[in-house]
Amino acid sequence: MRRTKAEAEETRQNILCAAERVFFEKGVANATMEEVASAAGVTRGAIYWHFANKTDLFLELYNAVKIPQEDMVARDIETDQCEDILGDIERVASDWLDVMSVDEQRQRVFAILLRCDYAGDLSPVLERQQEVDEHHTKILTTAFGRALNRGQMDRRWTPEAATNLLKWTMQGLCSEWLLFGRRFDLPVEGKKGLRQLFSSFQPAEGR
Amino acid sequence: MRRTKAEAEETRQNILCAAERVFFEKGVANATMEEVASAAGVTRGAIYWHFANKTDLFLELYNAVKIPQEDMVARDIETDQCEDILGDIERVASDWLDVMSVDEQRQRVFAILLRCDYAGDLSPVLERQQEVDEHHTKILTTAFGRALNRGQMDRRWTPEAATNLLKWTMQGLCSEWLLFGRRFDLPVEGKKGLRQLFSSFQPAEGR
DNA sequence: AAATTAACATACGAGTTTGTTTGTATAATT
DNA sequence: AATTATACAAACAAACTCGTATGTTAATTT
Repeated sequence: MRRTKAEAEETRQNILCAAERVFFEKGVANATMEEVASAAGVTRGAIYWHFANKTDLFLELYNAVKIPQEDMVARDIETDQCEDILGDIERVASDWLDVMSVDEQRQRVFAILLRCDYAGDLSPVLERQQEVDEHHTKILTTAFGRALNRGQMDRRWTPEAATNLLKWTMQGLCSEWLLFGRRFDLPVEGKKGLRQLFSSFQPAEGR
Repeated sequence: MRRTKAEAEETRQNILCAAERVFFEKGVANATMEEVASAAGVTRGAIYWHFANKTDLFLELYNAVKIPQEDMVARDIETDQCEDILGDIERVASDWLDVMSVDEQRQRVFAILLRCDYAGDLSPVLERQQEVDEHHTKILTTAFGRALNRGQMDRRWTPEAATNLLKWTMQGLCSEWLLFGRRFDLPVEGKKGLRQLFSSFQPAEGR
């Protein structure tokens, strides 16, 4: 049985991949280790060799995708020397929708995170989510603030209000799409909404 | 033991109330019937007398609050003879935030619905949610359409886009508030966002 | 007053799921 | 080449949970 280290890492990845699918289909709480094991083509013994328990498996799954999710959003906006700040923010949001619509792994993990129950063992995951959320909020708020200072934004908006509306829109958009079974075209409908929202951000003379 | 019908109905309500609290704290999947029973001050036998199983208990809990939720939103908007349609929609949304912020039962049920896992037994709940959602969408779309026809709304908006943005905003707003532990003032921050959004809906000459 | 039935409590059996332990074959080490 | 550690599979024991079955008491009916 004892395979090489590369093969062991491969089964580990298989387990993570299978856990992602099973957790997505049955929910974290309702999924059993046996189901994950058979989905990965191994026995529970293999899972317990690589992971301590179901909570640990879920946390590792979360860690595997959380990093790319974070820098994805932060990218591009933080640079200070762009001339069209609002355009950049809208573009990043639109890109996010494009990525989301094709990356099935991200869809599954996001849906799992939306539906999972953070009470008890999984509370650290929620805390981590909140940290990421606060980070994004700060970045967006300062970006909108710069847009306001440079006269690129309608003065009736505040950085906080714009940040909130954008965040809530994206959150609601993704939630409805993922929870309700992706019944509409996420990039098309989402970009329409973003376009309308950002056109209302723009200064009055430009409208 | 055999109590009167009124007392029996009281224990039934106690069970529903306890289930609401336990499901909220531990999640539907992780909650056990024993926990619900002891929280209600009865044994599991009482629960199985009033409800078939955990799924049935959850469905009854859902039915107990779904009706007020539905007519709450539909009210006021459907009447055709109002002069300020956008104002009415915004008012209904604001009222909803007010109700939501003080009604702890609604908060718990909504949070349970957000976090529960609809795969398997609970899929009828999801279907019911979708029906309600579609109904709201229709009402809002026709209302925004009327506002557009009467020149009360900026012509660059479409009824669908406005409906989507409003729905997504409300959904994202409530999700963040409920899932992240109500860390901000829902009516205050929410109404700020709504105000900005609806001010962007209004016709250009009015801005 | 006797019988019945509603509203539970208690006890029981059975099925799951979990975590651990033991076995084992193979790669790595010495 | 012998030993050891690794990467699992298989078996096992324990706990948990569910649904049901049975018991019990008080209200209701006859």
